Amino acid sequence: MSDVRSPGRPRRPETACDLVDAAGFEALTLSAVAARLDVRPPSLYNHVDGLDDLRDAVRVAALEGLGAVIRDAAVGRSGADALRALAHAYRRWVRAHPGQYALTQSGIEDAPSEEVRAAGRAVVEVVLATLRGFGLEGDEAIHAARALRSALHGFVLLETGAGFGMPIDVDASFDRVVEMIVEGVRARPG
Amino acid sequence: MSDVRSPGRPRRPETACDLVDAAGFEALTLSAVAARLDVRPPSLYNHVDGLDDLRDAVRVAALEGLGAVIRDAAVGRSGADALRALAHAYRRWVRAHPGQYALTQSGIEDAPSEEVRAAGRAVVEVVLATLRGFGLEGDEAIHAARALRSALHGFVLLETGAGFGMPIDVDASFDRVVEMIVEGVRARPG
DNA sequence: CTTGACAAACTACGCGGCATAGTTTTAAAA
DNA sequence: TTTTAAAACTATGCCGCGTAGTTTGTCAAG
Repeated sequence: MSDVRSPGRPRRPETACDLVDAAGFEALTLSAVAARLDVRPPSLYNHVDGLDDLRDAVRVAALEGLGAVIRDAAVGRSGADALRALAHAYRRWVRAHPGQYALTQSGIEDAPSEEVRAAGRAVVEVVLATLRGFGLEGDEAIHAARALRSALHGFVLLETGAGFGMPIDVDASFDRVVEMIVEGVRARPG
Repeated sequence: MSDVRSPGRPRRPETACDLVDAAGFEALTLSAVAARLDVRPPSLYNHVDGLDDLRDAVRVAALEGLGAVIRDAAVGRSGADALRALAHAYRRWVRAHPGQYALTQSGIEDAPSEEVRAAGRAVVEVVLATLRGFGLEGDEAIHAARALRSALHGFVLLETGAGFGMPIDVDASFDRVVEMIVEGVRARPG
């Protein structure tokens, strides 16, 4: 019925985050978390409002972690320099936290939890702020942000998920993608 | 133990494909398929070797469908023309079959089923063949293919999944992404 | 027409995960 | 020491997957 947590108390979904990164997002079950904490599954309901709520907690932690990392990377830089730093920080974070990232693929924009939506918006805001350094505004900034997000998102998913089949240097491929993005952002339509 | 199907008999995972496109990949359960066929769940084991096998059947159908569509789009064209046609066909297919596409995000490259891996390779082959029209060979072709796949994959996932928040024309954004890809493929390193 | 064989359905059952209800332990505060 | 609230527990129910063993229906051979 009502939320178990006190309004302001932060959650500590560290165990769940570790689990999902180590074993994949389908391995995030209440039983598995309970086992890691050496506790019976129902006991978790004193801390979390069920599996969906646990997933939301991980999503928020993931988005905040990713957002902080790319913000730190872009701060103090501008233009293509900032964009390259953001891209590499983004990829680095996803490689370190593949399970958490996988969870952010669904249920963000239209999440029931305002906390989740806000965390998602914060990440997008970092991207938009970086693009502002290119002099992009209005629709052009949105189109560029979508192109940037698409390329980054697609690359890291292919890399951590299905994987690139060929035994060719993946770092070099990523550099190519980043340059593609930089040129794409620089280009003006028409 | 052994496969239920005769070696050469093709499967008809139409019901499962419809279901997954209509209700999402997590809704693909044996119970749901059985209900649609007006049958009890265990009866499905006469046709499919369990849930994993059913998913594989959908994956193969999806990859074959997507592969056929982008092949048809690229055939008879070359260079940037072929690439643009391929990109739009790719996006069109994913929009029509979001659930099937979601299933192809995992368990392709390292799938236990050779059938699944082959279907995945066939799709990549279409992309590589299209890039050959740009005079790309060896590592350069691989890097370009990865960039192309990343941008397409990322865009369609963001579009059909989390969604782009802003109310700005998504078709126009996609055109921008396609041009970014075309320029990225044309560019040479150094 | 009967019969045998196989495909494909069924019922019954067990396992494991989520979730709720109600009870007991624990530990801190009064 | 007593009270109280947090947080654990057991017991139970539901639902999905998967297996075992059984029955039905159809089609071809005798």
